[in-house]
This record gives sequence, C-alpha cells and structure tokens, in this order.
Amino acid sequence: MTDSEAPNFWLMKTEPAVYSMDDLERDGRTPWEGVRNYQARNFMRDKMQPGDRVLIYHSNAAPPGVAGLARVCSAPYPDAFAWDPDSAYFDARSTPDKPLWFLVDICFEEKFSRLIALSEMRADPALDGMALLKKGQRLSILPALPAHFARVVMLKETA
DNA sequence: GCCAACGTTGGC
DNA sequence: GCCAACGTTGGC
Repeated sequence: MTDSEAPNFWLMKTEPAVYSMDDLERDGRTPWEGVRNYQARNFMRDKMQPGDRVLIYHSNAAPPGVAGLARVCSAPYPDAFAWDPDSAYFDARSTPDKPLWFLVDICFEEKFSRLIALSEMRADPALDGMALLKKGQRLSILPALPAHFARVVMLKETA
C-alpha cells in the first residue's frame, strides 16, 4: 500500500493556553510550527499527507483531553520559525538551504461539544493500547489506530 | 559509544 | 508546585 491511499490518523497535542481548539476554529487553518522533537518531526515530514485526520488534544489543561478534529491540509514544508532569531522556535542549526525542522498546515474540522477527558479515555477498554495512554508518553504528535480514532469520535456523542 | 547531568513535558 | 519519565547534551 502506498502512502497516497487511505488517510492516516493522528493525535496532536497543544497547550490551550498557547493555542486552543477555539483558536483553530477562529483561524480555520494554521501552520503547526515549533515542533522540535525528531520523532514528531519525522511523522510530519515523512508520514503526513493532506487529508490525514487529526485528533486535537489539549495538554497541560484542566482537564486534559481531546477537544475536536482537524485535518492535515498541506504537504510538509520547512518550519521558517527556526530561521527567525527573534522566535522562541529559533534553531541556528536549521537554514533555508538545509532545513532541520518541518511542519504541516492543520485545518479546522470540528470542535467537540464536550471535551473527551484523558481520564475518560483511560477508563475506556475500547481505547486499550492507544499511544496517548501509554506510560510516560510525551511525544506531541502520535499516530492513532483508525479504531481508536473512531472510538474517540463516538465518545463525543455520549454524555 | 557510554552515561551522568540537565532540560522539558505534562499529569496530578 | 511536584515529580516521573523521557530526550538531549557533552565529557570522557
């Protein structure tokens, strides 16, 4: 199976105090800049493609949880924030000739009417094995199984 | 290449 | 604010 077939499924973390689901709804589309972890970068640079589906997760929040849905809506491209000395995401090792960090654009799809809390996901046997729920998981971008993605979407319909 | 020290993430 | 878990850095 080639990369151009079925969409992939992801979970992307954001701190709502920095950038929330409401911000994404307002913006409609945003470059997912500032990822400075190689594994997370590799997911964006090597695996993501337009149309991929994304659970937007609020980390460092009270409570933490999935706030809504988005889609990957660009091909991967270099993160220009790494070239800006005034940016918090500046990294002198990255240059326009040899970019080190990459990103994709993320487009708003749906804000859930209620947050699917981390505690609720932990308690759901249908989500056993979900990467997000593994101990010590700190990656800001995680692949999700289609079944887990669908289960989270189903949970939003329940009270 | 090892590994201790350090910094960051992120739940609680 | 605490701290466990993990990634990165840098001395050797």
